[in-house]
Amino acid sequence: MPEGHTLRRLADELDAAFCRRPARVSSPQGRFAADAAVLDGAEVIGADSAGKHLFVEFAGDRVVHIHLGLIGGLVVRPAPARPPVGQVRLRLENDTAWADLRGATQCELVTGSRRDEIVAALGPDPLRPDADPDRAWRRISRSPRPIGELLMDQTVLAGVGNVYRAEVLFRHRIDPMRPGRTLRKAQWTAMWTDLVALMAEGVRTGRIDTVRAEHSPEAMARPPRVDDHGGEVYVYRRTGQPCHVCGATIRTSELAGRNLFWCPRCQRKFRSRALG
DNA sequence: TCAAGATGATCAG
DNA sequence: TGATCCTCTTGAT
Repeated sequence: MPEGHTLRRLADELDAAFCRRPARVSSPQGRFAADAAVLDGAEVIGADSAGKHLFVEFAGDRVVHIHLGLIGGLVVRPAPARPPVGQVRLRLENDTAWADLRGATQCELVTGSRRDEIVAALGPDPLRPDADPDRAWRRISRSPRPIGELLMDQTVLAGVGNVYRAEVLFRHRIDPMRPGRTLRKAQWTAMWTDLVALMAEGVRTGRIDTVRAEHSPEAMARPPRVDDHGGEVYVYRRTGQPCHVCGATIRTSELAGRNLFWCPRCQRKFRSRALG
């Protein structure tokens, strides 16, 4: 379930469970075994996230760089540890906690400077207080690419995934196919401000809820949703269902290889004046 | 029991 | 643009 808020929560959990203490490090599956052996017994300096990247720093300028990809998962649990089940790429363990990593696209041992390079290549992360939204705006305002694609580009904006992309575009009634360069600065500022609040709420609750209070009675009247993202949303994976706001049928299509969801009435197709 | 699909990203062509 | 990697859940058979 990896969008930026998930990674931030995991970083906080790892930090609370392992920070400033030595950890036993292993790779039951074997694919991280050599690096795990090097780290085994080292002190954990701390854990942090940037966009969808997770970093666990160990003493001696050693950082485990993790990217969960589409299907990866990381769980942090109180001791005692269970025997590993399935393909556990990385296990961290101390006297009070243990953590298992599975299915990650990336799990590699890097240096602090390499971590800094990875972070520097990312766009601003709405979850970081020092993030500069103007950096993203400079890319968006010059790009002919659809805004729905730009929001998912991690070098433009870090941490936003398919759910937040679909939801923030709906909340601002923006056509996902609208070229970035046709957006007004005020629209971008409003979207950024919204993402900052929505994602912070996601960190707090561990789920993605985007439906505004004035629309929630109707939304809540339906049976509870059990989608993986666990929250109440306007359009994400609601294909064929009525829009909470206007009642039109939510639609889906593919954009840059990913599923895109939108309301054809609330998010009317953008037509450039120049093209008539 | 098995296939399909999923909140991601990279690489070859 | 399509293929590929990785794991788990869901739904069809």
